[in-house]
Amino acid sequence: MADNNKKMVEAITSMEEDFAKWYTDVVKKAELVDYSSVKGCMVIKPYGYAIWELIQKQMDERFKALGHENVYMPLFIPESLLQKEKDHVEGFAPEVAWVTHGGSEPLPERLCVRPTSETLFCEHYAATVHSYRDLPKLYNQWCNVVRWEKTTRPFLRTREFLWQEGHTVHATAEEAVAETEQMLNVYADFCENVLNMPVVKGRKTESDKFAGAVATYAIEAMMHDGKALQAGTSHYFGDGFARAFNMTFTDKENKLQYMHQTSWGTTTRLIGAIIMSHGDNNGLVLPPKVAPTQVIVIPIAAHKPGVNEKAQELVERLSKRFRVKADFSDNSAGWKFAEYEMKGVPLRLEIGPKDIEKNQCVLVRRDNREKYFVSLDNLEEEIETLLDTLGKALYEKAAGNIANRTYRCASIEEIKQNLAEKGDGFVLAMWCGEEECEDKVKELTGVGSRCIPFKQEHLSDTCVCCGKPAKHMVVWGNAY
RNA sequence: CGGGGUGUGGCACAGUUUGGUAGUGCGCUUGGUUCGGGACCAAGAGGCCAUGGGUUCGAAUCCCGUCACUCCGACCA
Repeated sequence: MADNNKKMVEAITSMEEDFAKWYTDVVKKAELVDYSSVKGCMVIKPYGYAIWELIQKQMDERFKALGHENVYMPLFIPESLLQKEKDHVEGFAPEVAWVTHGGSEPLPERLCVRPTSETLFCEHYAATVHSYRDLPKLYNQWCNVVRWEKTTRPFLRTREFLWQEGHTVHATAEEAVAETEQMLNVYADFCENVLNMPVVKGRKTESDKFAGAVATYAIEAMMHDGKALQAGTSHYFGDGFARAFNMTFTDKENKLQYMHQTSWGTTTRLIGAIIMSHGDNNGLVLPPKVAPTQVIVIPIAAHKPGVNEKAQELVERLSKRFRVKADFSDNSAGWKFAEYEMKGVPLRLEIGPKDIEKNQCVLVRRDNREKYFVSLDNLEEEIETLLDTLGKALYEKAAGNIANRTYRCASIEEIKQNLAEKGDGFVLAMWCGEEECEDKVKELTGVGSRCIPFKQEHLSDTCVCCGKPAKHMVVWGNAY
């Protein structure tokens, strides 16, 4: 037993020892990605991609239920098109990748690989929307984008990443604002109910908003180490892009109007968020709704007659309701236990000769390793309940982490003290609204503003930095 | 982009200081015994030592460049 424990501990670096190394160990050991020969471009392996497909499917259903349609825009953006909106091009310029040649021919105009597709959607909407009858347009696309980042980490920051970007245009500002808020809520609901990950909804400060936006909203999740991770954003553009791209339509009174616009996105970073929210020292822990395998069936003493047959029978039966696999390899049972824990499979089903005799099996939860001896007669109901319970437990655990690591602070000193004593977390403190104070807090304490949460608390009357009257409570923190 | 570390069979590493023609463990293949928490025995297969150049009779080892990974900062989904 001591030996076994030793081997398991050595399998990956423990979180407490080195959280960053733990993360990359899990990513590799759970077979989510592999590195490629281009820095920051990762091979997403079948198991990792299967998680992404489950995220896509369930998110896409929610988009479509709200009337959105999927489209596909080109990979390339001509330089002149990218430059039409000034703030936008300035914001993205440092990380844009350029194509200058087609084969050996120099291109008449440089093309960039899309870092985001606002400009393409703008061009398209300008060309195709003419009347108020054409509005709203609620488009979304699932694609890859490229941002030439300096430092990269699998899922959290890669040069090429997969995402969805919704781009909508509306006849009125009110409609566009409502869309922005609605989609932020969709993201928050998705994170909480599908990924079992609590998030803070809020607005980004002026300095932190999307290049070209009037307002940027975001959901912030907290990772196990207390650092924040932006899990989704939703932007309200007003008519800024519309004016730059001449996106007009004729309203009911036959007047020419500019369109009102939004965009919103989530990325493969969500997979990184899952890993760092729920994972433990035995590896990945997957939320049941995005687990490619929800139940792994492990035959015990498989050489004994009838065991493999029974296991196969269970797989066929349970596959009607769950994502189920069995491991019939001749690895030892212990090896399989460790393997599927590493991969974060929510439930393990053990079936051996003793179980068959008693018409039962053993179910083991990934999150806490609790064992349940369950009759084969009502197995489906038990699994359903356990998956549900496990999902809720993941949420509660993550919420507990946030509660433990939320520091309400009334002074710079208090912020420093909390961070020093308890580590990274969400610092709640009042702010006057001046960028100068935002920068100063960052400089003095190391934590930047994450967002101005919708759920405001009145901690004090004055800004934590300058002492002038406070306008908002801000969540401050270190971020990925 | 600044600072540190690393690159040697699929994986984790030793060998580099002091140049002499590559080794260990795990994994893999085959056969057998095992099987309720990472089993064991036996026999095998697998490496122009990241890459380009240089020094040398001779380079994994010394020198110069490049690339990638990784950690810590600054920037970002």
